[in-house]
Amino acid sequence: MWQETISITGPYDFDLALYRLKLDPLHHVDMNNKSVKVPIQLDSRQLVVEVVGVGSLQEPEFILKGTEMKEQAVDRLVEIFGWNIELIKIYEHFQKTELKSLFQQHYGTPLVLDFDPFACLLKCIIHQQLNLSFAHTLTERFVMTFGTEHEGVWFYPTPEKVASLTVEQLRELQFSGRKAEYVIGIAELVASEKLRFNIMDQMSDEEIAKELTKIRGVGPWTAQNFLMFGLGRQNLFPMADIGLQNALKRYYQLDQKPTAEEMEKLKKPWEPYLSYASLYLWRSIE
DNA sequence: AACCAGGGAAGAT
DNA sequence: ATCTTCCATGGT
Repeated sequence: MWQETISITGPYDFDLALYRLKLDPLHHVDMNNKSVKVPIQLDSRQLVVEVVGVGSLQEPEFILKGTEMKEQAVDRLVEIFGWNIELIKIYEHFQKTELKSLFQQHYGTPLVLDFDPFACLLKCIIHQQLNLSFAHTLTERFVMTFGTEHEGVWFYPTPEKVASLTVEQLRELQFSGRKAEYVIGIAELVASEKLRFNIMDQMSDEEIAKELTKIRGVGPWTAQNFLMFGLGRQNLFPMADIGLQNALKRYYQLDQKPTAEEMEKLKKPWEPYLSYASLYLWRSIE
């Protein structure tokens, strides 16, 4: 058993992060305790680390409790929760833009990654073109049927496991035939190491997106979401996203959803932090 | 009841 | 290359 305390520079609103995590029924969030149990996949080892928020918005502090592989687990958690990102700099950037008030309203909201890249990719595909509540039901059903539980925490099924499934098995969970094919196909690529997440560190967003969109079932939206929530890249703005379009419509009080050209123009000043613009716009309609 | 949903592939032009 | 249709099902 190990324990570690981490202090970072504010602002960082852990309550908001937990509230958001809680929207996914698979996450083990305890609001009273200000804690979440995080499933981490390291070298085919599965471990669970509990993260407890003990600090404040301006002086954030976290206690991490785990059982093994402390160093790697802590590094991974820093990445997942964005504890190495200085949100204050991002605020300063957006104070000079039209999103100024949006960033004040959601002050301290961090970009929290999915707990695992493969899980992120699967989730993106499952969520395509579905309303959020049904999307959550579907992923929950998928994980509870084919995933595994350790220390009371759910892990997504491994690529090998998903690759071994049949379309019929997924259809029973109310996947569409196509979604089932996409999910199984991607799992086969990952299991056979034709798609490798651990070499993506040295690749640009464009290189990764190009690689991913070759895969059946992965279009621009999925690639961008994966870059953002799977790898934590900071400069993505999925224009195909209905939620973002609706959020822009509301924020700018437009009569209709913005066109691609209009969005292209609007987003220019938000670079190189487009992911945060996306994130905060999504929050504005939740 | 009709239309939409935090898209993408396949077919048609 | 760009436009249209289909996918499947829950939510509003």
